[in-house]
Amino acid sequence: MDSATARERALDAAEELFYGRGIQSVGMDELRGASGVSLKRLYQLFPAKEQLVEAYLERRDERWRGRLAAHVDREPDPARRIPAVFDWLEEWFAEDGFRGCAWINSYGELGATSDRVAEQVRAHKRAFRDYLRTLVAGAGLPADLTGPLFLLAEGAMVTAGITGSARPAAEAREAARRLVESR
Amino acid sequence: MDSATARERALDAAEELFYGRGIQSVGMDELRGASGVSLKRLYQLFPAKEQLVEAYLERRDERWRGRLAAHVDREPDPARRIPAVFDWLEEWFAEDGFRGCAWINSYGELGATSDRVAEQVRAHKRAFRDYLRTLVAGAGLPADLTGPLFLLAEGAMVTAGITGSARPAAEAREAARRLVESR
DNA sequence: CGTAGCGGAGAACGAACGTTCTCCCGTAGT
DNA sequence: ACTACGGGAGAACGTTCGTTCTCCGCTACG
Repeated sequence: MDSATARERALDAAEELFYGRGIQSVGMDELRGASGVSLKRLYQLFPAKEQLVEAYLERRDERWRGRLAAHVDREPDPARRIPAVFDWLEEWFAEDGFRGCAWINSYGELGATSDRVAEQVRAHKRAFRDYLRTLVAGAGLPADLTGPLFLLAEGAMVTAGITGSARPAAEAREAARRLVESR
Repeated sequence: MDSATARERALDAAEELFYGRGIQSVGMDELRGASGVSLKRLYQLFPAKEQLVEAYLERRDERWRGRLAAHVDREPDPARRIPAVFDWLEEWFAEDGFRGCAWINSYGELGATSDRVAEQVRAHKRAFRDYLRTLVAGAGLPADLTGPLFLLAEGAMVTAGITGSARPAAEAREAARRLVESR
């Protein structure tokens, strides 16, 4: 097994375990078992657990925003792209193993003790908000709609995570529609 | 020092440390140092750390909802009580040491591994949503406004916690106003 | 005055965990 | 064929931490 696939497998296992059970409750040994990558190899790919955590959040960030954008971009009408965000959230919430927003969860777990993790969380949320801003602008809507839409999306993620229901996405989509139309 | 005050001091220290740095990063020994309550006493008051965590969340829940209700009830006009919720959030976000919602953070840290903690978080959020529901009903507004208001508040808490800014409260209050008026 | 018992300080214990080390095997190059 | 080396399995190490134990002093009651 070459380094690239070992890295992929390590990150696959890290994502599944860290996301599903929390970062601190997963040991390096369990990661080895789940990935099939030996401890020696894990440590030469990631010199410490914290770097594996960072790489996990980084890769997930790319994938998450990629999946969202791919779904939204399928919608040609710029005005419909905003509800499409909430459609995608709803699909995401309904996925097997959904357990809330990985960054919000990581922030709760490590935000106070790891500056690197805290900064990655802020960067991810900044990127998501910036993406919403481009959608708002693309639809010709006033820029100050971005904040409320972002808050609705964040509230939906948190609530869906805690309650285990996909319903907050629909509530948020409906509230977003009313906000957009009240202009 | 009698048992009641020892218990208070233990909970005071637990609240400050657990909320400020996360639960898992605070050891029982540090708790002893911060509270001045010996380990022996701590363990006879709370047979295990998890019970201290539960008691911390429980007491904070009572206090948090009490402070919110006290602030909101000062407003006699039922219609103005809804913005008053966001006013209070804004004050809270601006407090020294504010670090997001204790329950959202605890859920991120322990939600996957501790059913007791997860259930306390759900109960707290349920209670907060129910409180919003009574405010909406008291103002004579349609009940389906509760969900969106709740999501805005949750989004504001998460975002204020991550960014360290109180601004999301104002954004949420303004969005709430528009939602209420669009009816 | 004697003693039983509660409480404090902190050592001790055992488990978990991040990280490193040892030992051995398979392979590739000379 | 020999050897140098990358890699795997897992033991080992050192630390942290939750929890319990030991030892000692104080106080209150007979």
